[in-house]
Amino acid sequence: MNAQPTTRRPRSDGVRSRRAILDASARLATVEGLNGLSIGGLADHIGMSKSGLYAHFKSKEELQLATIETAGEIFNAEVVAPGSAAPPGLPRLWALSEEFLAHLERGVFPGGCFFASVAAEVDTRPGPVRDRIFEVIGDWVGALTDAVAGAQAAGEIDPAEDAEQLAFEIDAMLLMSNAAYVMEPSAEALERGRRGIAKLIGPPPR
Amino acid sequence: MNAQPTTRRPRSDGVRSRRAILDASARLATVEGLNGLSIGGLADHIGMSKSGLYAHFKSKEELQLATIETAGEIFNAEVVAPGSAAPPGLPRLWALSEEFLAHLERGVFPGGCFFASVAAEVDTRPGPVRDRIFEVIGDWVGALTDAVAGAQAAGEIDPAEDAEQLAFEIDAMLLMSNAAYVMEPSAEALERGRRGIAKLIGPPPR
DNA sequence: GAACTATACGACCGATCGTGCTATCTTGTC
DNA sequence: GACAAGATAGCACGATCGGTCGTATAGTTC
Repeated sequence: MNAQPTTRRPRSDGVRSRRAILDASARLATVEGLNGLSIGGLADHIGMSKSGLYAHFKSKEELQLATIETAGEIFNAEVVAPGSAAPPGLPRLWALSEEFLAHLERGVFPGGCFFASVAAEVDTRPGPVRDRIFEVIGDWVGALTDAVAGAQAAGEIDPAEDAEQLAFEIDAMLLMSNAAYVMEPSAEALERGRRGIAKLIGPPPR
Repeated sequence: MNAQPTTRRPRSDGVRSRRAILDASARLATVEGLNGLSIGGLADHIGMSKSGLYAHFKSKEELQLATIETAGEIFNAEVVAPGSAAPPGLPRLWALSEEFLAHLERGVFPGGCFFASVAAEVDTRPGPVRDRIFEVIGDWVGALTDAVAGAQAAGEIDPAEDAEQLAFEIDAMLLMSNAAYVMEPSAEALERGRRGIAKLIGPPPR
C-alpha cells in the first residue's frame, strides 16, 4: 500500500525481551492455563514490570496468540522437524511418535503437550485463540496422516486402511500417554503408548 | 466428643438449592474450568446472590470438591452404572465404551467428559482437588480393566493380553473421541473411537 | 402461633485482574 | 555527541475476584 521509508524497527533488547516473555509464557501456560496465566504473574516470573511486559502487546489476547505461535515453533523444532527428518514410511511415522514421547520425557513443557493442555481449556470458547490452536492441532494430525499415507505407499501398511482413522488412533495413544505422564511422570506411561502404537502399526523398524 | 442430640438438620429448600448449585457447577466447570468458574458467575447463572450461594460452602476449594463429587455421581449414573448393567465380558466392555460415547453425544456435560476437561486443568496443581479427580479417574480405569479381565475370563479376549494395557488403549480411544467431539461435534468423532476400539477388541457382540 | 435456626441477601473488604497514560531510561543513526 | 524512537517502569483506573458480616426471611418443631 505505502512505504514506511524510515524506522519501524524493533530494538535488539526488545526482541530479546519479547522472546523471553513468549518462551516463559508458552511454558507457564501449560501449568496455569492460557487464561489462568496473568500478566502480573508472568511479569514477576521473568523479573519484569507488568507494564513493561504489557507494552509488547496490545491486549492479552494478542499475547495469547503470540504465545500459541511460539509454542508451535517449539513443538515444531522439538518434535515435528526431527521426526520428519526420518525417511518416509514407517520410520518417519515411528519417529514422529517417538519424538513426541521424548519431548514429554524431556519436559519441554512443564505441563505436558502444550496443545493438549491448552485445547482442553479453550475448546468451548470461540474466538481467534481457539481457532489458531485448532489449526496447529490440525497440522499435527495432518503430519501424522501424511506419514501413514507414506507408509502405505511404501507397502509397509495395508493400503486398505483409512489413513485418517489410523492417524486418529495413533494420536489417541500419544495423547493418552501425555495425560498419564502428566499425572504420574514415569516411563510406564510412555511405554504404554509405545505398545499401543506397536499394536496398530507393528514394531518400530530398525 | 460431644452430643448434638437435636437439630442439625438441613432444610428442604437448602438441599434443593445445594443440588441446583452443584449440578450447575459440574456442568459449567467443563466450560469455564474448575478455577475459571467464579462464585459470582455461578451465582448469576442460577439466579442466586453470591453470598447466598457461598453460604453453602466454607471455601471455593470445598465447592470444587463438592462439584467433583457431584460430577462423579452424574458420570456414574449416566455411564458406569448402565454400562455395568450389561453381562460381564465383552458385552460389558463394549457397553461401558458405548455409554461413554453416548453421554458425549447426549451433551451431559457441555464441555465433554467432565474429568478429561478438568484433569487437564489441575494435573499440575497438587492438592486435594487434584487428588480426588485422580481417584475418580482411577476408578474409571479400574472399571475398564475389570471389564477386560472379565472378557478374558470368559475366553473372549486372549488371556495373554495385559489387561491394564488394553484398558489404557481403549481409554485412549474414548478420550480422543471426547477431544475430537468437543472440537467438532459430529458423529464422525464418535465413530472413529468405535472403530478404534473394534480394532482392539473386535466388533461389539450382539 | 411461638421459638428456633437454616437460608438467603446486600453491602463491603482487600487483593488482583487487564489496561491505559506518562515519564525515564537505552539503543541505534547521523 | 545530539536526537529520535523503542523499551521499561511507575502509577492509577474500573472491574472482578474470593471471602466476611449483619440482617431479614422462611421452613420446621413444638
